[in-house]
Amino acid sequence: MSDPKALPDDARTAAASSSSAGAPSAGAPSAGAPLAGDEDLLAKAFAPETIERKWYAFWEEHEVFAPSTRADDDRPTYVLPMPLPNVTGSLHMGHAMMCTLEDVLARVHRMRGFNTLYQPGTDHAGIATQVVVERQLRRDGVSRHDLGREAFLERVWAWKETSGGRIVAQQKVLGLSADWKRSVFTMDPGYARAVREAFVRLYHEGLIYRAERLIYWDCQAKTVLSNLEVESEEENGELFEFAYPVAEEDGGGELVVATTRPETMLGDTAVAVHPDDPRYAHLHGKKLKHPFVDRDVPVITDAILVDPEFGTGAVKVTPAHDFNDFETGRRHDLPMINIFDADGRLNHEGGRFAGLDRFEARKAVKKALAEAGLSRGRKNHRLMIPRSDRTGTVVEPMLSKQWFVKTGPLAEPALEAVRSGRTRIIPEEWTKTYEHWMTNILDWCISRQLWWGHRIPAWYCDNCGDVYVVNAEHLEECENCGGRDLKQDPDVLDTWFSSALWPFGTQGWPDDTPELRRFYPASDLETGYDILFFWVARMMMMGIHFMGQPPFSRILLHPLVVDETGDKMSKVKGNVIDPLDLIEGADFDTVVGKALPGSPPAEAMKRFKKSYPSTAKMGQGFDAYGTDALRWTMCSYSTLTKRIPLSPKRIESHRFFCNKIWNATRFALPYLEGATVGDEAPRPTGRVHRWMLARLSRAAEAAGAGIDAFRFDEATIALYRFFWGELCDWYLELCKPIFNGDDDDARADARATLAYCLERSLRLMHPFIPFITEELWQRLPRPASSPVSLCLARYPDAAVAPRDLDAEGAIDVVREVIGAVRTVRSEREVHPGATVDVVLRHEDGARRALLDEERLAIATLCKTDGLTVEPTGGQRPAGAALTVAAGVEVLVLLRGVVDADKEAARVAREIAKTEKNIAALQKKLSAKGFTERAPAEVVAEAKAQLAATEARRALLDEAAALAAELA
RNA sequence: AGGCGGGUAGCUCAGUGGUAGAGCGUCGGCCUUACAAGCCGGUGGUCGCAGGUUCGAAUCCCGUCCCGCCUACCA
Repeated sequence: MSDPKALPDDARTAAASSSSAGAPSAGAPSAGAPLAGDEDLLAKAFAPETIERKWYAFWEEHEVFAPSTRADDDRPTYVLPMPLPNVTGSLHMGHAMMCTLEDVLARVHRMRGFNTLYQPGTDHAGIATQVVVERQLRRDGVSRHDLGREAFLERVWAWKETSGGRIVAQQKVLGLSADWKRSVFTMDPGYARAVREAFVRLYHEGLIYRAERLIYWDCQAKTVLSNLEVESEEENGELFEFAYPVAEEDGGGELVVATTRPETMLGDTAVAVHPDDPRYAHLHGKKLKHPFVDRDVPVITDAILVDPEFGTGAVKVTPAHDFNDFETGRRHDLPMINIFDADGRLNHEGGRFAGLDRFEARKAVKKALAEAGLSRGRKNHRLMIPRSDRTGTVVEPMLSKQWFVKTGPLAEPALEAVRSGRTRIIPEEWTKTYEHWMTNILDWCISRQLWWGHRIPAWYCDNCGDVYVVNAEHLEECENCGGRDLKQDPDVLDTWFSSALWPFGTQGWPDDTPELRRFYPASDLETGYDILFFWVARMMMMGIHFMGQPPFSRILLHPLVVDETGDKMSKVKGNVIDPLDLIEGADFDTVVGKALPGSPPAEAMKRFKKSYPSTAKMGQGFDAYGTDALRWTMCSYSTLTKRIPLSPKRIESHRFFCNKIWNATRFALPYLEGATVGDEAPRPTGRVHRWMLARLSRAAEAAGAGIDAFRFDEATIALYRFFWGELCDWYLELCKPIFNGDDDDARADARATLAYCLERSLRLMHPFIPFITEELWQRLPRPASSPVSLCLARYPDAAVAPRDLDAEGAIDVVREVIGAVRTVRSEREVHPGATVDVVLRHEDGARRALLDEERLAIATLCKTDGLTVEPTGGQRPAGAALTVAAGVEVLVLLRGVVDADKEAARVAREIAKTEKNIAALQKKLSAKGFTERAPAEVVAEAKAQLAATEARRALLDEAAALAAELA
């Protein structure tokens, strides 16, 4: 292994050599020669000393340990890996998930020697912050506009300073340094320049235009929303019917229409019927009298809009306030009358209703219709109500002049990049969704009537009416008329427009900077699937458009974190959990207070416990699980699913795992005095050590493969089983008698191997649980060439240690034998402290030699008094329990009481199990065509299994006979 | 209405053709010099239902029933 301090100069080389199965691997594979300034870039992007080191100081200062429960033992036990300053934040599990997976990838890439750029801290919290501040202002009776833009932004900043939302979440989950303000890209002047540049270029290319269109309007935030920011939910409503009188000159009578929004009738400019509907054939082209405003409403025919089966078969058409009606209006060249003003009140078009709020207007219109004798009844109706996902208010489709991006030409290459495989979306199912969205994409409304965000770089000349779109912060003079009354467009850009430029906007674009050349395109993007359209698809479009190639080779979409019952977390349901409460611990009153603020505590608690059944047994609150445990848990879920039902119990089990790591290392440390760990694996002669190294190699391989395939669940389970199930449960136990023995060679083997395996295990686990591994690594023997921080050490791959099939096979036999003795002991209720005699018999001399050589291990782990290894066939000792493991006859001599019935029952159970296996194997082997058609190795394996199982069966007969003798 | 997932042990989930796995839970035994937040052992599943392909199906195909999510919506 090379010097971990040294990074390869060319990331591409490293990427190619370590990638498996040709998958575009980790790192930032970028074109061009290595750059002299790389180390500086790295220091800026990923400085370890500002990340972890400060936590060590905290640990040492505060001794965050809990005592053992043993009365005579006051040694410390690791409990809390991540002490943190107390900052309030508004954040949710999705943030923690994203931070964790991003950081795992970044650390792995870094440890594999790639020059990883990792920039957390995009600012999508900006809009939400603004809404909060607006709410505060409204409470104080001040409007945003009274305050002015500058003062308003000051307040937004002040609020973010104290409750940084997502930024704080990242700091806390990752342990980032506190300079988060700089990471809010909205405020970075370089980024702002990039945003303006993109806008200007798109405008001059004809891909941005300004037009009057029907858009979704948020009457509370007083801004336009893109259709992605609108969420529809089914709610109860009514279908209200009323009659339009037919004009006298057209024969009189009436035409009944149905509507869920009666107030919009003030904007009606037609009533449509189906051309083939005989009921209304006589009314085609006739005029209706509008009851409240001075306007005739024509009857038109339209086969697209009208479903004759629904309602009355006649549809009122309000082109300015309904998307279908808008299209109908364009088809029939109808006038479009906007009846609302910006806060949802009726404007002058509302006639006598002008000034009324839209919901009051609904009542008033209904009442007025009833008074006019035009009301024709109502019925209950389920309908989808579109609400703003920012403010929750019902959004109003409105006619408005806005800026749009023409998406068709941008979407095509973005689609092609995924189709051709240049960019892979993982899990692959999302590719279809991406395709579907990209092929049906609508033009994107990018202007917002907010103040937080990048302002639109467009200026209007009041004098001559010219429009200037240029990349400038200010524009004073009109080039056309020399007028000095230029006014900048008051709107800002959709946050997602700014965000779409992130892969290159953060790297100094449009300048040709070293960073840009180095880090565009990036290798991986990690994010939740819920922003595939918001952000990912748009980064793809903009990246390809401006940089000529897609911004990422892999797009990894992680699942949504939901509650224990599988429901989406939402404030309405009261099942939101703040990840900090899991990290630092919190009583349920606090947790519930955040989940459902402002509702009765008892009610909120009831709902919370329903969403998290496992908390019923948890006492007063969540323990402090620590960041490491939370991170490991996040990674332990499969990335192939769509939902992660968050289970606090599972986090708890991983806290125990962290504790195990701590204790195992604590146990080992005294034995490792004077041990050296090199860049190469040690070469012990002892079998158990060779076995351990081989298992380490397998764990490293599984971890690497899991990470490469974005299967962190497979990586973590492999490491969990290796460390706990093999290293702790077997290897440490096997080392104990060696350390306490007097064989110096064996001791040296054990010391070198244990030191090496621990050091490499910490490296393997570090990306997932950086804090505890770093802490312990600093105390363990490690290579002289080690960097200052574990996150700079080289990530082990399968070559970390030699494979040794002989040792693995042999230790498997030993483990099986030990297991068999333990089972007998346990079932015969032999006290764990008591010793027993054990006789192991096998016909094969080599097998006997193995058992003999490992007698120390067997004797220690089985608590034997005397261990005899002998050939089969001789007289068996009386009063022994016979069992079989790995073909070895295992005789456990039980002095004293022997319960014949229990022994007979145990043997009978074994026999039943074995016979079931034999039957299954025989059935398989005798099945028609199996031996002819199945692959030879499958057949051979089945035959071997059958032979082994039948041998076992024969021995169990003898065991039954022995048991019978006892009676 | 369309699209996409999911239904495997009491619970939460792995497992894409070769005798069903993990964690938690549960039961029994243990404070054995790192760890009782631990150790040792046991228990537990006709893989939603019904067909088909195959020597062989949790796994592939067809149908069907539930449960989620997304998209579009009837004025």
